[in-house]
Amino acid sequence: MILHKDVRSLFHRHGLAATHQRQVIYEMAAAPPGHASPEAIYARVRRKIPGISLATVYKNLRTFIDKGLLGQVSLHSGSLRVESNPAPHHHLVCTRCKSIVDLKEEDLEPIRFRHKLPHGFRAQRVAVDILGTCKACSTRARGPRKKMQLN
Amino acid sequence: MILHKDVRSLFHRHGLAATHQRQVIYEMAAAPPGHASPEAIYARVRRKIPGISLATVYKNLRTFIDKGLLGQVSLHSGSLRVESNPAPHHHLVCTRCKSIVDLKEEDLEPIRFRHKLPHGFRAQRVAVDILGTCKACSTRARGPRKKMQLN
DNA sequence: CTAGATGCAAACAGTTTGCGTCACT
DNA sequence: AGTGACGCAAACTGTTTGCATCTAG
Repeated sequence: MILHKDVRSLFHRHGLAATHQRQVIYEMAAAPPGHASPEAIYARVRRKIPGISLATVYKNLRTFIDKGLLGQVSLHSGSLRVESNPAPHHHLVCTRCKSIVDLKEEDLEPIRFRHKLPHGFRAQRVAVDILGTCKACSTRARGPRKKMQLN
Repeated sequence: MILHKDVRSLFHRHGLAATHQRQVIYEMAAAPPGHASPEAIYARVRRKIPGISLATVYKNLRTFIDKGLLGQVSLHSGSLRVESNPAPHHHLVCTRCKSIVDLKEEDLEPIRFRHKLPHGFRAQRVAVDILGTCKACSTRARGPRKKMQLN
């Protein structure tokens, strides 16, 4: 559970004004079970602040993500990406330009669970994303990111 | 490299008419380096069939995905999902309802590379998705999938 | 007092759909 | 010949932006 006071100081540390809206948006975005969508967060926030604007929710989520206060479940939420590699494989994903490169399954030691999975979940396959920066992006170091690769 | 003939029989095996457009769309979608976006595929196809419609590309990509001829890089490409869990962790992802549950990092044996990563890629962290069906979705077995969870 | 936040509406990007016409089987 | 595919435009969903107003610091 997150305390209002913590959120306020968190915002201040990141140079963000601690408005009421922003606090509630953050709390609802961080609330369990997590992984909420903007619409879901908007719905939750509206229960507390009926007059809130959806645009405000989006603006704040973007701010939180940019400042690292929230993470995104998938870097590829914008647009569909399709693949035909029928062999099981993993991905090297560049957090900067979003490019994807395949990694053969045998390039990783087999993934092993230490404990039973939550009851009732039937695992079918394991997909590993190795997140980092690709060669091009680490070369053109910290500069403003160029256009992203869509292949 | 994919041969026209193979593609035709692949389509026939799945009960799909082997139109010229469909063949080119499939070839361009499957072409290296893979992971192409619909727009990118559209651009490639247009070089061969200038009059192609973007809707046709989308319709076919959806068909290919539904029939399992192509895979999607991320199941969450539709909408943003946000998360606040600051500890490193992994995900159990239901391929049916798209729900996500966290798995503590220690629940998996550490991920180990067998070989060096491609030159120049700087790995920062590893995100594992365990794909399968959640309890609710395996219970309400093969029926038509209900509304998806957005949290 | 001022930079930055909010709310609204309009603009955008990505994707899907309806429908008339055309083509594979 | 008939079912399904194509092309076009319109509809939709998810997200961003411009601008006037308001508020935290």
